[in-house]
Amino acid sequence: MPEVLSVLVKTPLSTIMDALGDPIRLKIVRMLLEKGEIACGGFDLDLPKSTRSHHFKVLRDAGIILKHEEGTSIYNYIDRESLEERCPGLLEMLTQAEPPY
Amino acid sequence: MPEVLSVLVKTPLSTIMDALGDPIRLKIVRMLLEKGEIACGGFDLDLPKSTRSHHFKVLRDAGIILKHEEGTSIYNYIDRESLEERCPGLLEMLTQAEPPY
DNA sequence: TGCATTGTTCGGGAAACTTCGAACAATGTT
DNA sequence: AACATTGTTCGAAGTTTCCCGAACAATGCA
Repeated sequence: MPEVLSVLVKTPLSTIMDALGDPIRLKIVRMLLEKGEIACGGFDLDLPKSTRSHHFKVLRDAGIILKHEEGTSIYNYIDRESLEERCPGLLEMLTQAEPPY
Repeated sequence: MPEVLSVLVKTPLSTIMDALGDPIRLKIVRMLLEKGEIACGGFDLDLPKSTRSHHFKVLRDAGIILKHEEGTSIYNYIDRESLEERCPGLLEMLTQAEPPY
């Protein structure tokens, strides 16, 4: 393992940016910003559920979304409070960014 | 080539986020934000110049930085104007984000 | 004309990411 | 109990990224 890598490791912020660097995950986040809560399957993404689940996990591990089981359904939603504390202005930036996203 | 990928391709915004998803590039951007212009070699990054050049290219291709040759030196600086237009609030967010970055 | 400096490009090998089907829980429904 | 639904996990394959040394411009200086 090269010594250089020990100098710069993944940080919370770079992890967040990395998670948002994928077009699919970025679309998921934007859908959540628009519609509030969405069940994992409630996306019009033509992807197998294993792929979807993977992307949701990346977003969860980055601290961007949380999930919330209510009865029979599992909803995903954006952890606005935590995000606003760690990256003030990020969510507002995402909603204001120019298309195409 | 899977059909699915034709639905969601890289977008300008996801490209920007992806570029900032690397700890090294994020550090470069933060240094530029603090110090204004910096020559490619003027970073205290313990990396060979080929690696450094690679990261600068990624940042340039994402439209985050520009370079500016002045006499013998080549300076890099952040394209604030263009960034502010495409991602309003991004630079402010980066400066306000909580450490560790 | 050499020589140093600075940055890019190329080629490879290693590591990480993305994607998918299949198998596996967990829950609700009939 | 049998089945459907929803989401996770696993393993494998393909792609991409990252990193580095080496070779290659381009410029300035001795």
